Amino acid sequence: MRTSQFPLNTVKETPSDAEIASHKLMLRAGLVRKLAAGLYSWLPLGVRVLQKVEKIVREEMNSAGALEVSMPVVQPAELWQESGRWEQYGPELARLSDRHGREFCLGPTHEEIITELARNEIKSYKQLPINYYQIQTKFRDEIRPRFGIMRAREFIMKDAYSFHLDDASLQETYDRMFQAYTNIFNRLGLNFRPVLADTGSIGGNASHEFHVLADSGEDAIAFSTKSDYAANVEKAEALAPTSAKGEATKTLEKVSTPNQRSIDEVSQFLKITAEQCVKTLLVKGEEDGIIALLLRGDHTLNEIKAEKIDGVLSPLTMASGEEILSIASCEPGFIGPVGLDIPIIVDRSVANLANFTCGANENGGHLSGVNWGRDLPEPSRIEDLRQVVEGDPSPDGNGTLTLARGIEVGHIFQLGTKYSEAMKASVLDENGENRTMTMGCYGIGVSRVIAAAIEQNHDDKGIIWPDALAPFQVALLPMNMHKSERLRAAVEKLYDELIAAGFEVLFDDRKVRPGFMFSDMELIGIPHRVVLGDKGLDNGMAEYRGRKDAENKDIPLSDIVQHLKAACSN
RNA sequence: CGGGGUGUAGCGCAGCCUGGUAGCGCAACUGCUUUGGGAGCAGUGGGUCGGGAGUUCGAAUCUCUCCACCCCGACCA
Repeated sequence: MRTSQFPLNTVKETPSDAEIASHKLMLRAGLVRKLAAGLYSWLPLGVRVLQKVEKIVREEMNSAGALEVSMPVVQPAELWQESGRWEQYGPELARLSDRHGREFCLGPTHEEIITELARNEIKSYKQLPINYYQIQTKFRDEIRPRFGIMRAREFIMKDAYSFHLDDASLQETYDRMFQAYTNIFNRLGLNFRPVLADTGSIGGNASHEFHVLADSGEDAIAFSTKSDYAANVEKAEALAPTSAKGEATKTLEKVSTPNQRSIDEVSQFLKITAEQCVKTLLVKGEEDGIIALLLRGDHTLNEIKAEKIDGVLSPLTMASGEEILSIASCEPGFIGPVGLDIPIIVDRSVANLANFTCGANENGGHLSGVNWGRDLPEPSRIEDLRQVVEGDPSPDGNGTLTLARGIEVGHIFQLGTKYSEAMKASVLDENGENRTMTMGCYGIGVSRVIAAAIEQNHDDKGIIWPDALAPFQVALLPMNMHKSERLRAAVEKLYDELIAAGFEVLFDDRKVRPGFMFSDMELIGIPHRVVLGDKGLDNGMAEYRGRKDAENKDIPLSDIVQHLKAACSN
């Protein structure tokens, strides 16, 4: 491809609303343009990158036995009502109606549609298992789209859905998908980790997320220092402390803490550590009432864990100021478990505390030297409520946890029968009995993968594409070609040779200064650069430079193809 | 959803407070010079000043209203 026929649309200045590297670079390099909040057009250069991702995804999905389909973006409300998600889904589901007043939504995902397809097409256990996938645009009306392509409202996703007679078959396909995803992200050249994930509201048995590691990632993930254990912090279990609970050595005492509300304030005021404090959170229960959650002062609540606990309303909802006043007769900041006449759920680490400090249920007062079993009943319900922190023991008993940031680019999970049951997708088994199919689903954020790849691979000059993602493999740059017919002939010849050798070449035949070419090619991240000038031609040499290299290398013209082949296969 | 902010040329911004008919840089276009790290000079084109209403002789500027976009928060016990 020649730049005279393939406009680059690069810009020097960064649009003011771009915050993270990938967003800035995707705009500057001319991969995408914003149309409206969370909506982007893809320019030719960006489309080439998208197609690179899609090709690898297709190849791996196909070789894992999945079958490509294509389903509508606009979906009838009836199907969503059948699954119950028409009501469950909030405003994130974009709804519309047609000219007849019939209701539809823009598909944020396709479980309903695929289940409808499967219940019509699959009648017999002999057709199972089957795994359908598509690569397609989704729409989710995010509260706050941001970070460009990373969290857009419209985005491209590969979604796959598998159907099975039993859980064993589901597990088998799940494992194959796990392997396919590993292959995909490896081939894309990304530094990633599969991690145990929360199954969310959908439930089901197993779930893994695939995270590209990057400091700008929106998710926190926890790894064991010694084992393979890796999990989203939402999911990572905080084990109960193994040390013995301390003795009740202090006496219960009420201390005056005027205007000291937060744990920081209280602990500084009383000159104690946050670990010796207990915070009491009041949340709504499933049946109207209010429930108290107790956490150690230095810990934070894991909402996902909390809302899964029996009795706690999901989604987790904090009690209002009035409710707090009526139950604890004080303002937030002074609540404590002593004398509270509501159900109390205690985090494992809190159950192990002795002589702790907590609110006195009285404005401007806290209690110190509080002990279980003496000042209040022993905890009746002990649960894992908190977020894990760096240094916690690994839940598999092997090593301790380290935390890192990740960008979720893939998610696989075992759905079970949630949709197939609600939508009556069943087959006849070998005994002629009706059996509800069990399902798995597997997603990859195709457009997000590109943003994630840039987050992980860039420098101050621009993008550094992994070879597998690069829109072009080789940039061919002639120096002042317009002044030298001899150079033009040589470059054209080399261009033909590279094409013949199977390279994707971007030949910069614009009449622009060398510095301009270099900057453009570095910005758009072409991994391999070949420069040809009159001087080099005298010696039969071209210059090679990898995008990550610090220096040029002189290569005999006759060896260039060979040299590039070796460089590309690295 | 709550709070804050911004809308002026394709992009980045000034002008607004103190009303007088719109400007700078980059980009684009033309010409000449230049040519190994985003060139120089000269010239050209490009604006419903986010929309609407109002105040005024006169509104980018003041008032009201609507819209769009951006940022922060939605863990506070």
